[in-house]
Amino acid sequence: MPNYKIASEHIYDQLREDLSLCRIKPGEKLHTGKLRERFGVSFSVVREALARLAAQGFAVADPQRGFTAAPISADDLRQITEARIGLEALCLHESIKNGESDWEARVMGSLHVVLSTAAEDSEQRGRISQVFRNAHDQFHDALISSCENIWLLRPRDLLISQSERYRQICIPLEPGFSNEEAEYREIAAAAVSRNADLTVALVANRFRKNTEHFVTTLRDSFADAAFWCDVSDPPSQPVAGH
Amino acid sequence: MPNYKIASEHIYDQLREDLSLCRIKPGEKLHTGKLRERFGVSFSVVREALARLAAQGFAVADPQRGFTAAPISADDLRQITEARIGLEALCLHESIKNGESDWEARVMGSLHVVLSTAAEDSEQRGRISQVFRNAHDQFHDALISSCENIWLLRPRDLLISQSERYRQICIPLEPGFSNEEAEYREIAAAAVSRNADLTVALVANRFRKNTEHFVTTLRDSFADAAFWCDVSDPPSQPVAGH
DNA sequence: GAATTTAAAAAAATCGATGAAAATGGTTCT
DNA sequence: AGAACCATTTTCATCGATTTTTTTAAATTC
Repeated sequence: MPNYKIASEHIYDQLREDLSLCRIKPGEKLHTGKLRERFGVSFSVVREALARLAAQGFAVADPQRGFTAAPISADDLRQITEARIGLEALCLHESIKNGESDWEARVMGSLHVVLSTAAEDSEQRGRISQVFRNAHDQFHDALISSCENIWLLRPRDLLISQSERYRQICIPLEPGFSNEEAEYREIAAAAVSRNADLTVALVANRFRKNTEHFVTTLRDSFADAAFWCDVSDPPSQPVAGH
Repeated sequence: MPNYKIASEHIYDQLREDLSLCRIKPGEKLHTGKLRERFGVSFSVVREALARLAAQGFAVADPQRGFTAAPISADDLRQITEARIGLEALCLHESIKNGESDWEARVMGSLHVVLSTAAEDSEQRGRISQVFRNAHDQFHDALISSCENIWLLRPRDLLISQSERYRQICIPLEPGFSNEEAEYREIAAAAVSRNADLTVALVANRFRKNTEHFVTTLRDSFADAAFWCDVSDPPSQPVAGH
């Protein structure tokens, strides 16, 4: 009977989620002792998980000083976004090239789900509901679902998780969403008609728009209060936007 | 005073190099006890390094059965190459966009070094010398040296290391090189004239050509002898190493 | 009074031991 | 003889203790 999940794996998954969803805040100390206690495991296991987290950029390791949750900055967010757009473009090209009819079905099916799901959270005004988020993610996953190159998919997944950290930080500050139904239709249409360049352009546009919203939200929050974020550069400020 | 290198880090680096250069062959067992002995450290430290290696795709982890050096296959090589071309393209675009005059200087300088270095090994006929390899690598590094996006550079580095495994496997079998001086000049000229698309096309062409050479070399070697390589599909019988 | 040194406490990195799972090899039964 | 079973050996995963390093705080000196 295989498929045992070794303890280290469980802790890695759990911590990665905690970091990705900012339940552990950027810059926060990842205390070996506390974590050992929390998960009821040994030091070695915690260390192993932390080392892998650090390798993926979710944590930073200072030799002899332990681990901390990776800091965040507007600059980092921009880099992540650009890299993410690049990777998504590669996956999209590959997927659109390979996609068969079942792929088209997945795309149109997930499009239907997105369009028929209410975007706004029924309980919190101006907030995007979790079910819509999932539908949204599944739409994008469907688009690249015929890309089989794990060397592209892996960094793509990583970048999505990294972006998620910023989303989780920004959402509580200023929810604001724009649910452009037309955009989803356009993207799906472009993909199914095998117009890879147009698909990429539309998706990239979406990502960039979101990012700029987050960047300004972050900047405003910096101005207001001392925040936990590591702002590596701001003093020299003029982050020549564009 | 600072910059201690923790044991785990040293072992990780060493093992990664061993795997990348195929001093440890694909499919070979990464025996915890032997490694503990070799490096004179404890199990925990070895495990930590192995876990990170597995996360980067240099090793595979079977729960309860330990670690082995990642297998190789023609299919995997093709995926790596396509991903590598994609990443290199992203880095090149970024670098060519950002590059200032010092970047141009680095490109032309490293071009000069490549052109003035003898490609053929003075001791082994038909073999590329190590100094030329270094010059070659530095040329490509110079081209992307103005790309500052670590989220692109990191997966790029990983893919280079992964490609290196295949190079190291194939070189002893059939050295064969083609040193097209003109190609280097073309690439450098395209880059400095800020023609990103042309640069990418030239570089991609180079990568693909190399890869196809390796793929056929691998295939021939499979036909000749039972090799250590895991060929995902063809042989149904386990290639019992020993 | 400020700064440097020294001592105590806390935390991290490593170790070797322990229990559990898988591979091995030999034996028996059909 | 071949297959299946059990005992032995090997190897892995986890643990708690030990060693080493850094941080904190106090005390001494200039």
